[in-house]
Amino acid sequence: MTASLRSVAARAGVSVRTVSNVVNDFPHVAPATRAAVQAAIAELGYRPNLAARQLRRGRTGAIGLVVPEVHSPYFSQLASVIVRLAETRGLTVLIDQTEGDPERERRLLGGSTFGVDGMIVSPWSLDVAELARTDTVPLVLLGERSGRSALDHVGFDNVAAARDATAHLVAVGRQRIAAVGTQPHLTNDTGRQRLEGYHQALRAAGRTPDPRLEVAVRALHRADGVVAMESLLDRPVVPDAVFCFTDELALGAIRALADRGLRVPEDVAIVGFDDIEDGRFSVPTLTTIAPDKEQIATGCLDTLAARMLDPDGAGQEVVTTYELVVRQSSGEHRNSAPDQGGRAPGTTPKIH
Amino acid sequence: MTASLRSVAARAGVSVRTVSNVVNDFPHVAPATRAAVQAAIAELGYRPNLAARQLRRGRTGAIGLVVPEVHSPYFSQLASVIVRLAETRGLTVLIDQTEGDPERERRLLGGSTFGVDGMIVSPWSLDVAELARTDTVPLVLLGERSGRSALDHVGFDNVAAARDATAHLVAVGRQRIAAVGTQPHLTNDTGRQRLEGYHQALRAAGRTPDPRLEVAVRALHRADGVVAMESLLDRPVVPDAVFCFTDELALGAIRALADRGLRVPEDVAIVGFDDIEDGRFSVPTLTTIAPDKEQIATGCLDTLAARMLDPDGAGQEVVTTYELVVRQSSGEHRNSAPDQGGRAPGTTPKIH
DNA sequence: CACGTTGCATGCAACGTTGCAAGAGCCGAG
DNA sequence: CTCGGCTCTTGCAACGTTGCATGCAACGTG
Repeated sequence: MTASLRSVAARAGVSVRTVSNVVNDFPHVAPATRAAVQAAIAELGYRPNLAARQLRRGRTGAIGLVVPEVHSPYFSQLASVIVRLAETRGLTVLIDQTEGDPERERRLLGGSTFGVDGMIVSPWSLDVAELARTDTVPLVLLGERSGRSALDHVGFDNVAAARDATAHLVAVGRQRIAAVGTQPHLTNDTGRQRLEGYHQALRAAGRTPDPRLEVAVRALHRADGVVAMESLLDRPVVPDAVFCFTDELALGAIRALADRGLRVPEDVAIVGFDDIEDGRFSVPTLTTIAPDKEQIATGCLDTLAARMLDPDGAGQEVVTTYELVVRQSSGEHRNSAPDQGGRAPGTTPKIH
Repeated sequence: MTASLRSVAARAGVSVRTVSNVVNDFPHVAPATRAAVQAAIAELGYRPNLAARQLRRGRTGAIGLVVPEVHSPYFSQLASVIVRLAETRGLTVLIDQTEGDPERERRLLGGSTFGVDGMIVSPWSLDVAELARTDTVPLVLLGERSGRSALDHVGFDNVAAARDATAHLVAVGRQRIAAVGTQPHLTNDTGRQRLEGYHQALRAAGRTPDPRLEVAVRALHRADGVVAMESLLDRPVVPDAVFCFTDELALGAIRALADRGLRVPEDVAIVGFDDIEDGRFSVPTLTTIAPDKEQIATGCLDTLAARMLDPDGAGQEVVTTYELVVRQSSGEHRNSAPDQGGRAPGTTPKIH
């Protein structure tokens, strides 16, 4: 049987209420009483029952983080930051994954989720309209901003970021720049926005987007990048650069190029998106768009905190920054030594 | 104000208890009553209050998964499997990370964790003795098995796996096989066990372990692998193979070798440990020890379920299997074409 | 000395739910 | 017609905690 306030109170010879005061650091407790209660707590191994506390207080002290997949590097790295920052605010983060299953996504949100005071949600297959309808705990949306909605949202400008990535490939002299990562089968808008940025950059360079250089994928993993790259290499027009909508796709593309004996960046330059840890150490290291994960995490937590205080306030829009990080996979030297752009032996890779 | 059983009952003109019966699918409810109650539930948007339910039932339906780091590929991939399998058993998984902080680890375990019925814990800085002392919810240990304890444990034979990995490098003809990944500053036994397996394999091959080929690391990430590999390359005795205690270390080592213009596997063969997704697509693809993650997840959930039914039963020991997966990084051809052991163009990498 | 103030401790009730046990109405068997 | 057993429904109490209000004593001040 686990110890309760009652048993501790009996043990210490005080009232239940006094024990509660000690546990909650209520100021007006005599030192002697406090010591006695603490002794009793230690002896009985008392732990507050969080269910009861939540029931009484109406709050949990926990927030949910709902992502499509826990094992995706981008999300797990972001989750890690959120958990760390939330802790400094006295919040516990409960992570859950939807695996892109709309039903599961719906259940996690609308249904009786585990008791949390609020949620940070990276929607996948659910559209914003449906999300807005679920009147449950305070919600902060994470990811692409598709259309106006009353919901709070934290994210960066996908179109601009994709434009910068593509413009970089133009700047280093690439002629046939492919795009990998659209997902026409999803309501999710991320792919469309990145494609739009890609188009804008091409037009800004006076070029006409070529649909034969745009490849759709089923998911955004390495395996999908391999498939997409192989499909590109089998087409009549072979690209000399590929903008991949995620780093994972990019790493898959690099793998596929290695299989064909093609060199990165000499034969094909690659740019990814997300700045996952892997890309900083891959061979070659990966040029990518690096969203500011700390900023995203902070934005989510701030916005969620504000929303919890004022549930009926207007929807807030937080735009975070990003950065183009140029590494080996898009180096400018087209005919340099096989060793990643002629870097001197012994130098460590530049890590941002 | 959120709807409660009471408000639904008032709305439907029945008792609170009857509403509860409907919500819990109690069999003896007249169809008409059930329909009326369900209508009221829908109108009011009633959702069960989980805190109250937990308080009353004494159970949560949730289990905790405590890992050192959420963003580590091995743990995030394992977590993903556990979450998926737990769901089929009607359990929610709450993931939390300790970041190797003993204090945080202690607090998550002993302290008032979020209400869970049991926990799967991958200990890092806490030794088993301390874990055994914390008398809280049912616990299943994950990872290396160090010494007997009353606690349930799921894991594989680290010594044997490390022996197999090293024996493989011997078999492909490597002479100076280094080991990267000991962590003398941790109480954690994993590093010691893998080193032991490494030693066993060397001795079985009639060789004497050379301390100059053993490198300690601070953590087990890619960056640590880079540092370790560079340190190895600066020593008088340069290895022609490296057994890294994690895939992340191995990927860091490969990166460092690329910086020096050394080829993998021609100049140095690499074997990792964990079979993370990254290693299946890296350039070159990574030979590794692949623990059966499904088996580990199932083992944890089964053992935990048993422990929750019988809190005082004897500690159980589940040993899972693993597999040596040979990929490009330890290919046998020492002088083949620069392109990963001369694989034919167009073939996809072999993915296990 | 009377009074208000402060420090400390307490009792009561309620959060929303479910276990228990029993009540109400109905049916068919004896 | 009576009675036992069935289906359906209900009231009561309790899970462990905290908000509120209040009681009690000791203190300083006028």
